[in-house]
Formats: sequence, C-alpha cells, structure tokens
Amino acid sequence: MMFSTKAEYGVRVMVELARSPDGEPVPLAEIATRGGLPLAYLEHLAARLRKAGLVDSRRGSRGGYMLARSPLEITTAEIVEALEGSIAPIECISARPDGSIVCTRESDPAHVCPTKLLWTRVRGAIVRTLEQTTLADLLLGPAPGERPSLGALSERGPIAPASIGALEADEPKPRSLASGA
Amino acid sequence: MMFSTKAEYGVRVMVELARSPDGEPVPLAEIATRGGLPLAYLEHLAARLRKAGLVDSRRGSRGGYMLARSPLEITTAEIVEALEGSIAPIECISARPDGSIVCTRESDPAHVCPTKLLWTRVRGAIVRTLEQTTLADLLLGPAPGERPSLGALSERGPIAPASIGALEADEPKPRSLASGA
DNA sequence: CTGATAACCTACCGCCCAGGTAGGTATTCC
DNA sequence: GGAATACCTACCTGGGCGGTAGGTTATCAG
Repeated sequence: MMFSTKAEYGVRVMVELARSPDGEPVPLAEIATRGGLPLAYLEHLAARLRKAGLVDSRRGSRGGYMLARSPLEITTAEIVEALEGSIAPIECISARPDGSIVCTRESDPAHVCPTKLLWTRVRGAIVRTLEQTTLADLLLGPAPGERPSLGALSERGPIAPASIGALEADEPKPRSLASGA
Repeated sequence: MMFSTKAEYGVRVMVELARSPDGEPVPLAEIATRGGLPLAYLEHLAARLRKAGLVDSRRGSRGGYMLARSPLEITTAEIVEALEGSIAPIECISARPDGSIVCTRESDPAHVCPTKLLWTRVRGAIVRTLEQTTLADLLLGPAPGERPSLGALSERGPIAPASIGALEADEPKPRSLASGA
C-alpha cells in the first residue's frame, strides 16, 4: 500500500464531520466507536487536521470537532497532505514550494534521471485526482457513469446516486454543485 | 513516499537494459556501479523481473540481463507490479483478477465505505499513468509540451527531446512511435 | 460549584518490513 | 582451469507505522 492508515482514517473522520447536521461538533469518541477505530490514535490525526486549518474544535461537554469550511471547498488533497506530509510517489521525488519537481538523484545536473519523468507523471496523476475530489464528492457517492461500489447499491446517505452505468470510469467527473455553505 | 526503492531501482535497471545496443546482455554489476546501487540488492529485483517475464538472462562470462520484449511493449505498470506486487494506494483496497475493486472495510455490505470512491479514483489514476508510460517513453525523455526535467536540458541520450514548451503538463501524451523492435 | 465530557499534549512502545549483507552454488566464456 | 556472472537462501538492522498511557485544560449541564 502507498498511503498509510493516517490518510484513510483521516478522510473517514472528515466524512463523519461533514455528515453532521448543521455544524454541530462531533466528539471523536463517537467517530471512533462508529468506525471501530482507536480513539487515542484519532486524537493524533485530529490534531494534525486542526493545525492544517481543516477542522475547528470545541472543548468540554457537548464539544467535538467540526469542519472549518464547506465540504465543497475541502479537497482530499488537503486532507491527505495534512496527515501524510507532502505527496510523493517515491522518496527521491518531491515538489518545492514553487511547484517545480525535484529529484534528489539529480543534484549533479550532469546526468538527468531517466525515471524522473515517470514519477513526475505519477505524482501529477495522484495530486490531480486528490485535488479534484472534494469531501462533498465522497458524501454523494460515485458520480453518474462512474463505477459504483458494486455490491452495496442500497441504503445510501443524504443524496442517492443518480444512475449506475458503465463499469469502467473512475474519473472524477466534475459535478456542478454550486451551493455555498 | 508511496513506492519503495524496489520500484525505483527496478525501473532504473530496466532503462539501463533498454539502452544496451542491440540486445547485448548487461551484467548487473555494471548497472550497480553506474547508478551507485548495491549489487546484491539488485539481484533480488532482477530475480523478480525475470519471474515476471520482463527480462531474460544469460549466465557466465559475457552474461547478464536483457529485455524480454521491446521497450515499446513494456509498460512501467508491469515493472512496478512485478516488484511491488499489485498496486493499491492503501491497504484496504485492492483489485481482484476480474478487475473489480474491493474494500476490506466493506465485507459487511450493510454500509458502503464512503472513502472507497476516493481510493478507487486514485488507484485508477496511478494505474492508468503507469500503463500509458512505456520504457521507450523514458528513453525519449519528456514529450513535446511536457514539463521537462527543468535543469538539465543538455546532453541527452539516443533521441533528443523535440521542443520544450509549457511548464505544466505531465500528462503522458500518447506519442506515435510504431517501429516494432 | 461540582462533575462529567471532551479536546489537547507528551511520552512511550512493539512489531513489521524495507533495504541491504553475506556466502554459497551453477553456468558459461576465454 | 579460472574468471565472470547469474542464481539462491539465509540473515540482519533501523525506522516508522499504528497504537497506548496518562495527564492537563476548557466547557457545559445540573
């Protein structure tokens, strides 16, 4: 596997927060029990999410965590990056603040790294996908025409999937959904 | 990082083999010294590549490894998969032989995993990129219009990059290059 | 004001495995 | 024969993932 459970759990936490009606804070304990996840561990992740400005918190009784922004405006790229650090398919490659891709094997500019092209492409594909997928997308389920979960077509959450069509299309189809929160 | 050095080294080995004039076998020791990689470790990787049918080998003096097929017909997906095992962005998700994506958190079909959509998309993006990028692509360098290595524009290998244009386009542009090897 | 609830913080820990080493055997060329 | 090289199995080590523990603050209900 390539992402750790940090990313997995973190996204799940964010989805739970997004599901909270209005902006009511959700205690981590609730998410932990619901998802069968270790509470103490989630606390670490929540701390990172808060430092990244993705969630707000309220202490004490009736407290908990809540999304800092609308699910429409929170991309999974932000979540994953907050938890895992900067996204890189492989150790030697990373993105600098200015966006340029650097390869540690290439410090000597005499010989270009022949595999850098590959990892740059892969990184781009991953980042693009994460950036195009918002928290709201996950709440809605697969887009029309997108391969569905294939096995659990019933009992959805807030909004039901419109149609279930082709079997091969996991492209994040941009879905117009402009209703500010 | 998401892929281990197995994938990194493995691709580098394959590139070196592809660069060998004609189909002359290249000893691993040569690749190791050229790339500053540990020979003993490369041997493990070479074993996997051979079992996957990606390379052939010749023992003894003047022996070494050679590509089993043309660089045009070897995708980086095959290489990475041979070395890392089946590609999955996260532990809970994997592809079954029939191509369907399964999520271990979903064994109970009562509740669909809300994050499965995300990991399915990410996996798709990665696999598609790896499948579209062949060994030959890496030999040629960035495609015209594709973000180049940005810092080492001189001294290329066999074929020079045609032009260097926009800064943001790491899409694997299909390049017609139909010359069977 | 008291207690319960929950965020928040720091320190600690075990296990797995990536990444690499070591040493030997089998095969082929000169 | 000897050098070169693939090929195989066993072993080792450090780091980090995933988690635990225990405490301190802040907030709310009654």
